[in-house]
Amino acid sequence: MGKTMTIGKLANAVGISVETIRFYQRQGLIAQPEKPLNGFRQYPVSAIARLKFIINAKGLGFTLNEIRSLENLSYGCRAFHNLATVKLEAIKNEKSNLQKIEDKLKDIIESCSPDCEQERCAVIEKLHS
Amino acid sequence: MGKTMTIGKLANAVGISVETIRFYQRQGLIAQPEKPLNGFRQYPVSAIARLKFIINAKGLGFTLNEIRSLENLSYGCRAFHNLATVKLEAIKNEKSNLQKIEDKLKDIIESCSPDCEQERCAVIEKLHS
DNA sequence: GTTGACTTTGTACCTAGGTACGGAGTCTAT
DNA sequence: ATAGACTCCGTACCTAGGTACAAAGTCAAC
Repeated sequence: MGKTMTIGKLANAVGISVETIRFYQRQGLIAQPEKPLNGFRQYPVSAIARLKFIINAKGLGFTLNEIRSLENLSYGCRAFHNLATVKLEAIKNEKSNLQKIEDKLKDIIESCSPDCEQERCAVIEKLHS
Repeated sequence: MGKTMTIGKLANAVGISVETIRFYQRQGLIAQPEKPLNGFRQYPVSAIARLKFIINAKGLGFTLNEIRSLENLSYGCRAFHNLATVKLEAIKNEKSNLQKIEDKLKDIIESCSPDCEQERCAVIEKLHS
């Protein structure tokens, strides 16, 4: 067998906390190695790649649930391609929602001039209707 | 005194649930009217405007905490203007984060051709590093 | 004078993604 | 052989914004 490491070294190697690794284990995202009777669990080097996959997929906007199903799909390229396409649409959608909010905010900021000194600003009134 | 209504009518009038109104009360976003001994609480018509303000502010991306501080600022126009400007920046920032994710996703989707039939797709390999 | 709709109140639960902690065990260096 | 660092395990807690529910009270209509 190859090199192994304790959970602390693994956490260090990928830049996340021990607690987070344990959390991912509870979520079924990575396997927990067998515990040698009276000893510390030893993680294979491959656990680094697995965690990096999770971290990278998170960076692409995938939720932990989605990542779990990616793993279950045994890394099939086509399946991943499909999920990425769906995710891309979702991201575009979120962006468009933010854009709408941005437009509304800009509109409000512009329509309320800084020298508006009335007790009841028209913009704020508008928000009450 | 003007017209009043029970919580159910109020909820109907603004299109949110009774439970949500009660939740907003617990959060200090709206006042809870006094309870007449042995009776139902009566909400003033002005509660409609107050709830609409909350709903509209939520639509502008403000969190409930921010909305509470808006109310505490006694609806000052300038204060609102400032908060809206800060919020606009935050929204732009979120949008830019989404844009980065979108770019990464597009890159990945393009670089993994649909006829990629190897056991180990290069794109997926990349996600492990 | 009772049925059905509504209200009150408190409390628990939910998602998503972790973080924090305490007590016990274990490993390593000196 | 003992101190300090690390691990194990379970469980509780956190944010944000609600949702769900049960038991008891009240109100309006028939």
